Amino acid sequence: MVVDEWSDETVDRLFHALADTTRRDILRRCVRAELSVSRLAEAYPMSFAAVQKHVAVLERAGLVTKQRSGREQLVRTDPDAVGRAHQALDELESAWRGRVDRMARLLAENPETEENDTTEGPER
Amino acid sequence: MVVDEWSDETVDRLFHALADTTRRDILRRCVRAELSVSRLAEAYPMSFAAVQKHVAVLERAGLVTKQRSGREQLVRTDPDAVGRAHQALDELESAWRGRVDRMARLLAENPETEENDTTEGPER
DNA sequence: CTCATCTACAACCATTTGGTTGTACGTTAG
DNA sequence: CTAACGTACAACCAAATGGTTGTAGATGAG
Repeated sequence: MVVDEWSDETVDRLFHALADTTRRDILRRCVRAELSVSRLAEAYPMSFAAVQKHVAVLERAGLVTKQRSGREQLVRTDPDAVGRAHQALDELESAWRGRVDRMARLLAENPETEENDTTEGPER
Repeated sequence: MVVDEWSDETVDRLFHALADTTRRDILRRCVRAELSVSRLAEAYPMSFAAVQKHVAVLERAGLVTKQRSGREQLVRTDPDAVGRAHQALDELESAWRGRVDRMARLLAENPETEENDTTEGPER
């Protein structure tokens, strides 16, 4: 059970970082190649400083890391980052339903939504 | 393959709704039992109106639905909600890792143990 | 009917967010 | 060395967030 329990703040930062189109795009770009912040900034219709802030948000959320290379700061998406987001969702989910059920649902993926359970009460 | 492509705004709303401890807690509570907004509000150290707003955010994100029952408004977590969040993450991931890999990872995930990905080497 | 309850929503406020510009500093190119 | 580049960071601003109180409309209980 590698069910690391994160602090609420950690999860807040994670999802908040993901809740922005520009930041998600930065994540996509910086996984295929490390990009300097300036290079990144060229891609968006906003100032360098704005992009810098977005990167900072991603960094605080643990979604990217920065590495100096000369005068450039190379941004790179943490390969495990999205995995951690999945895990955070699983943790949410596990409050009421086992992962088994979740898998079954995903795999079945049928239109008919199954009924409420209330099967077991993991009382809080 | 129901790989619905969502608008940026939709994904923004989804993650933003998840980026708050109170809202995540509401999700957890309202999946095992439908709760009225008042009942929910009793659980938090904030006003009824504040909880109402949180529920509204969750509703706009498609994470919960409300159903009238007399004078009460019963809140209920959408069973597929977290699944959609996973899917949104997968979509992000697919930028550098094929959906095939994703499926492989999902299928490889076994019931009892924890998922740890990085199952295969994503060329990078 | 009357009253208490549950909900909806507006108005307001403090803080955060997402953006801007400007300035300063380290590093590399010439 | 000097100039250009890449970065960091502060100050500022508008808009969004997260919270409050207050008011008003439905609905159920008695």
